[in-house]
Amino acid sequence: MSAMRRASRHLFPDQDHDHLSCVSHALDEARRVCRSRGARLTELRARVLEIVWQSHRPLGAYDMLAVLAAEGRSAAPPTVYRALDFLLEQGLVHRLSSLNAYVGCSRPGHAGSAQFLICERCGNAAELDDEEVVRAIGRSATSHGFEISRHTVEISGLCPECR
Amino acid sequence: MSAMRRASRHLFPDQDHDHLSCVSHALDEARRVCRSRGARLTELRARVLEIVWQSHRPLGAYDMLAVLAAEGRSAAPPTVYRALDFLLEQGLVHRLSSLNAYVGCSRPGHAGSAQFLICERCGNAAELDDEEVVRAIGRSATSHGFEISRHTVEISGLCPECR
DNA sequence: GCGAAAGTGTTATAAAGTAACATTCTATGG
DNA sequence: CCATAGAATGTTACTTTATAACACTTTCGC
Repeated sequence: MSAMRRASRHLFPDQDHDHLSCVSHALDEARRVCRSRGARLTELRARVLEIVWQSHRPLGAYDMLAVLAAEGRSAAPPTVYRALDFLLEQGLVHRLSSLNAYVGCSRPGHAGSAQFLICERCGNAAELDDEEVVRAIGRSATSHGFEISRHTVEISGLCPECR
Repeated sequence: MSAMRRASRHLFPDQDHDHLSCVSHALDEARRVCRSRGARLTELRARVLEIVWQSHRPLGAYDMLAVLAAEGRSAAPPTVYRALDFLLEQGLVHRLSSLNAYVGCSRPGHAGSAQFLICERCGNAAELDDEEVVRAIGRSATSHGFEISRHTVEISGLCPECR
């Protein structure tokens, strides 16, 4: 129960968590990952990643664009989409196709697939990598002779705080 | 093995299956469902449903629009989207958000959730309602204090025929 | 420093979906 | 049968999301 509370807090951070440390941790991890791969986390890409991490709510590309524009940067759609493409490739952000929006990856580097819990009330999204879900999906696919290359699992509903 | 072959054939119909009977079965079911609910399956809606069922590949709204236009119907985007909204409400088609495309529901009337296997080579999609997957997702959500309202599960890869 | 490759700027456009209002159809009560 | 209200469709315009194509700039290995 207390363990579950802690797990929940981890997935859906409450309002008064130290979000600045979320962001700086994400950026540190990103730098680490990119360095180790020889990928270039340029200033623009880092800034876009930071913007994605401004909250735990998936953010639309055009919203990011607006932030960049507000900062006085010259910014057009390709600016953001190219940065996002890079971040997606490096596994630093995820795209939620049920929302056409993007969210920071909470475990960059961790291979393995992801599933998402998306709160319909507060908009926060939590990333999972649930073995049991992955196995069930794998078994189901296998039993139909299907070979999985990737999956999209986006679960909408109410987060613990919003219930 | 033979059972599995049969199951596979059911999910991913082979090239030479009797597709006309797929379509007419789908239309019959749709009429039945709508009649039983007092919903009006108008000529346009039926035609859109038929177009969705022209294959087992998810189809874009604008592709359907092109078919309608080619038939000489006056057709603009709302024409198709309204028909699709109706068909979605009645559970006669599904939207695959990873593709922005629509596919006929293979079990209209059956409540319960759906998951999809989507072949990246032939484009066919198969609808599942896998209890084990649903339970695993449910358990995962519950364990994080999350209350599910709906889920999107779209599995991409290779179908048995295309491997 | 030099050249190739990678990254970014810029313009234009494609693709997917919706808002708003006019018109037509259809079932139902008088 | 007819009026009529609600549902369905037609029509125009627009929003949102994403990409193509080409120019320019920066970076990195040599």
